[in-house]
Amino acid sequence: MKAQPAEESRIAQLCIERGLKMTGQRRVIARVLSDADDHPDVEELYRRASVLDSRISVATVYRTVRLLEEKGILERRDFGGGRARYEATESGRHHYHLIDVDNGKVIEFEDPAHEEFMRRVAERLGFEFVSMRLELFGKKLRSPASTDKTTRHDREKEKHS
Amino acid sequence: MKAQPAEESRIAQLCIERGLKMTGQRRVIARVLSDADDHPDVEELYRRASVLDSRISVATVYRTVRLLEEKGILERRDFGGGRARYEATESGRHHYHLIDVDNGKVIEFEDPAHEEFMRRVAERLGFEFVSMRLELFGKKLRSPASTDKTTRHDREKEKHS
DNA sequence: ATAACTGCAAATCCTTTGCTGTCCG
DNA sequence: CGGACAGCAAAGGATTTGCAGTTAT
Repeated sequence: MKAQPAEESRIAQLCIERGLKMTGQRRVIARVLSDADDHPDVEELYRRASVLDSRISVATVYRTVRLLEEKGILERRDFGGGRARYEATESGRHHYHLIDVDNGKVIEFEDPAHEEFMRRVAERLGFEFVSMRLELFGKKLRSPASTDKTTRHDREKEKHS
Repeated sequence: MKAQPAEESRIAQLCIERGLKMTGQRRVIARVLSDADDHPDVEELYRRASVLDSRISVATVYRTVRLLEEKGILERRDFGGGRARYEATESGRHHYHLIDVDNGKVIEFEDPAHEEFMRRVAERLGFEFVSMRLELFGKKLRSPASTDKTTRHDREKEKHS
């Protein structure tokens, strides 16, 4: 009967591959990131990690997240609102984000043709495409029984998503 | 012979239309903004305004720029690098930005088809298109006599443009 | 007159860092 | 062992704000 508590998270494995030292807190943060299917900011990551292991400091989360970004394991996003959001890098296709201006919720969507399109635009301007940033902001069409009291048109200041 | 120092700048006129009080510093900032053909950040605006009138404080620039953004006269941009950049709102067609990752320079370009394209994407997802953000990052192709020593692949920290 | 504005400095917010002690490989 | 890493609190950089004094209308 196996009894190892091991079973590294997907991101923890990437860390190991890149030769990063796997400390207890690092492992916890890696797990939180692996489990996340949204775009948490540092504070949220800190909250989630704290649940699994209370002796983690925000500074460590900041350092880890920055390190993983440099290693290409994470990608930083900016959906407005002042704080950086993170999500695991995806190997294959890219996806974009549509932010609901009424509640800050983020919807992901793909568009294979788009990047190729932009790649061409860059070329036409005499540049080699390096990367791009694309965010769409929209309002949900005809809301049947609008349940949200959080309609903000002012400066965003919401949570993750 | 007319001797009025008047001759309000384009943006100053917009301010007046919106019923804003035209103080000396406001007028100066409006002029700086009207004359700018780039994407200055607050510090740069402050610098330029100070030349025309030294008794302007950064706080005022911040307040003005925020107010004008709320009034729809200015648009805030984020090209990375931590500080917000501003440019006058354009009535007609929109344009996008290509940032040269080697020197932070910003090239503007248009693509009429693009917005319509995105508008359709939003609709398909059940949203009304409100706005979008699109930035392209690239490297200049085959640089003949590269004069820049500022090749940074790390965290950006440059000036305006 | 009076609400809108300004300056200045203190306050916020997010993020980074110096220092010192700890732990993985 | 030795460098990589963690905690804590102080430092930073951008932007906002409280307060008291001006000023455009």
